[in-house]
Order: sequence, then C-alpha cells, then structure tokens
Amino acid sequence: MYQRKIIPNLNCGLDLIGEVLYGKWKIRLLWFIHEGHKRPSELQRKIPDASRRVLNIQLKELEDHELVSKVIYPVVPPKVEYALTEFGKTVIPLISALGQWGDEHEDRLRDVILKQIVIPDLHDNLDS
Amino acid sequence: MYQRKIIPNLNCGLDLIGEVLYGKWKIRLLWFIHEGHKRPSELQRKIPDASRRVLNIQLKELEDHELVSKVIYPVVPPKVEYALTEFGKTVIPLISALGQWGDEHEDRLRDVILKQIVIPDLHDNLDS
DNA sequence: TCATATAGGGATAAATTAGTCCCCTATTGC
DNA sequence: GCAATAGGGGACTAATTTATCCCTATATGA
Repeated sequence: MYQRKIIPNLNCGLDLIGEVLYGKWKIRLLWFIHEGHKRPSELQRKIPDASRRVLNIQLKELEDHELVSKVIYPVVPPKVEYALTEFGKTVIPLISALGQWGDEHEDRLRDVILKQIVIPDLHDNLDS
Repeated sequence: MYQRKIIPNLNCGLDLIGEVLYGKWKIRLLWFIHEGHKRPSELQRKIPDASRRVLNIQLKELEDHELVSKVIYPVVPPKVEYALTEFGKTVIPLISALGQWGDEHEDRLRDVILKQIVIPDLHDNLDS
C-alpha cells in the first residue's frame, strides 16, 4: 500500500470531506451501493471504465473510513456484499445534490470542459 | 500545460461536476472568492499550504470553466481581481453543504482519517 | 540602492493516483 | 480434466497532479 509522504490538512470541514470522498470512483461507488448494487461484480459492471483493482482499493478506503460496510460470506465461489453504513447514508444527499447540479448544467459543462481538451486527443481516442 | 492522454468520462452529472471541481484547492478557492477575497495575494494568504503556482493554475481552470471571472487592472504594481460568475455562484450552496457535513462529523472524520496515516509520518512532519 | 509588494510563467522534480498483467482459491457443470 | 465463476492481491508502469526553484516587470519606501 502506498505510504503518504505529505500529511493532509484537516483544518476545516472541506478538508475532512475531501479526504474521504476524493478518488476517481468513490462517489459513484457510494451512489451505486445506495442504489442497491451490493456486490463487487455488479459494481464493476456499473463502472466498466474503472479497473477491478482500483475499485477494490477505493472500496477498501470507503470501508476504512466507515462509509460502507462489507460482509464476506464464507461460501464458494465467494460472495461479498457492501452496504452503506448509517454514516455513509448521510453523504447520499450531498452526492445527489452534486449529481443534480451536474445534470442541470449538463450542456454548458460539457461545452466548457471539451473546450479545454485538444483535438488530437479526440482523434487518437475515437475508438475508446 | 499538461496534455491529457485519457479522455474523461462525461456521461452523467457526477462526471461533469467532477471535471470542474476536482483539484486540491478549487473548492476552497471558490469559497474564499465567495467570501470576498478577490485578489490573488489574499487567496494565497488564506491558503498558505498551496503554492502560488498551483493556485494560479487552478484559478485559470476555474476561469476556463466559467466559474470565476478575472479582471486585470493595467496598473503597477499589478492588480487582479477574481469574482464568481453567475454560474459559479450556483455551486456555492453545494460547497457550503459539503463543508457543513464535514464540520458536523469533524471528530469522527478526523479519527477515521488519522487511523489510516501511519505514525512515522507524523514524526517526520511534526514541524510542518 | 536595495528590499518589498504584486502578479505571473517555464522547467523540472516529487508525490499521488490509476491502470495493466498475472496469479491464487475452490466448486460446479460439461 | 478443463473452463467458468466470484473475489482478491502483488508487482510494476503510466498518467496525472502538486510542489519547488528560479526569473520577469515596475513603483514605493527606507
């Protein structure tokens, strides 16, 4: 596991929430778990752009931060289920609000974001 | 400037808002500008842990994404003022909600976060 | 004359995050 | 026996983000 070399700031609420929600897929993981997709394989199907590995790592962090809980059933083949903790449930309204804002301003956002991404890239990645 | 090699996903609202709000200091920049700290030097003083360089870069991105506007006064020494755009103002309630959640759960968050950060680090960085 | 304040940028290095590849477990079905 | 399934993890590499260092310009005050 990666050993941090720089201590994060934990001065204010924004620092604190940042520590637990930053991570490319964390918010989406929380959202999908909230929607009832409990098992790792389901989550991987919902987020195909993330590698299995990274999802596992981020799920582990969410678990360490007590936002989700994990139950491992001792069966073969293995069965694992994630769920939001009570604490984790309290972030859902925030995620919902973020997603809603993004949806409301979808066109404008897409526009300003794409302006920053140069053409060659689009060309090279048309197939992805 | 860094040229992206991977096209970001822009499928849903969460992807979109992520593109404009990710960045270690962006949310704080928006917040302080909202509080009336308009000038670069003021912002740097409010966020001493960020290097001047990075703040400039992130301010530029916020500007490109039309969340803030920048006015350069042609005087010497230079004077620059940032302000939230109308669009930028619409994110403030979200940031406020995030910060509030962080504040409400401050103790618990600090606790779970620090558990993940190992002791040697704390030792090596006691002075920072 | 020299330091200070103001704003900014290039080059480069360091830190962090994400992704790829390959391997392991044990059972069921063919 | 062999493939498929479900969940994981180590080693390593690539991508991305932040930080550091140094340099530019001009006016003011000591």
